[in-house]
Amino acid sequence: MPELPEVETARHLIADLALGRRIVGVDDADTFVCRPHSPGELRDALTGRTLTAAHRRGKTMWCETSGLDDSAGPGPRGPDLGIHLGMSGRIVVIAPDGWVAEGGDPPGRDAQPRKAAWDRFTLEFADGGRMALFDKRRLGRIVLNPDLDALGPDAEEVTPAQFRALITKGTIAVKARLLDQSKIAGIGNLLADEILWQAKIAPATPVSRLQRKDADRLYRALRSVLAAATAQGGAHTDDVIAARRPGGSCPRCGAEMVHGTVGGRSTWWCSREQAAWP
DNA sequence: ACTCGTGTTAGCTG
DNA sequence: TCAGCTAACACGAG
Repeated sequence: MPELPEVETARHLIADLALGRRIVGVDDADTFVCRPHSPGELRDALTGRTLTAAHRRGKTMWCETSGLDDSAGPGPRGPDLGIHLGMSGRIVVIAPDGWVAEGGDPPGRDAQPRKAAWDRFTLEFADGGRMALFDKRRLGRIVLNPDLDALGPDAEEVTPAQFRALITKGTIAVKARLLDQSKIAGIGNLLADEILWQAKIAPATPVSRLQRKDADRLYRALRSVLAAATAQGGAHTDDVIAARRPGGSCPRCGAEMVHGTVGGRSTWWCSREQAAWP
């Protein structure tokens, strides 16, 4: 289930395979995934255009779209198409010859054939291919002109000074702050556990307790965890993830991993190295 | 039958 | 108004 690295994989898939193909049909009938748009609204806004670029900030993607008639040079551009994969979303791009490429939610985990009923939003291209948001739980979202101002800087681009300022204000638990997309965009529940484990910081530590050296250690952990996850195409391969189970032990010191709820989310941490607040 | 969840967000409280 | 918390959303998996 997608966090920043998986979303980047999906964005790259769109950029490689879906741009420049004329949209001739849109299935926007799922009113929950496409809220607050009404059925047909996305179809009317997108039919006749092409996707011209694919961008990402944190876990939000958006595609620029062309004008309706660019035959005499670029006309007025169309709306941006916002795409969020939610908890279980995956981007599927189908070539004219039927070849299927997928990115986002790792397909191996549920090992089920793609059910057409779980295609929640589909663009049909003039070449006979398609692009779809495949999403079992329907927590993904399609929206025109997404509000990017609601997001903080992307986790891969935030600077150390920005990070210190954004992370330490207030008194909330540090894990909850890492998950706050309006402060730093892209960190999900698994990455947050991995980052805190690498930095040896207890997830429930109030951010007001973090000294500068703690914030800097957290920043270095963020960078290294993101680099590793991106290189491997996803967060699910990180060290501490395998230890996220009853009876799991810390891959570094061997102590028992503890489970609890922090910031309303399921959380695992090392009972020895992440026991006390700084 | 029942609980949980790799995400977001409306609505409440102080 | 802001920071922080909780429930709700939807539905498959264990």
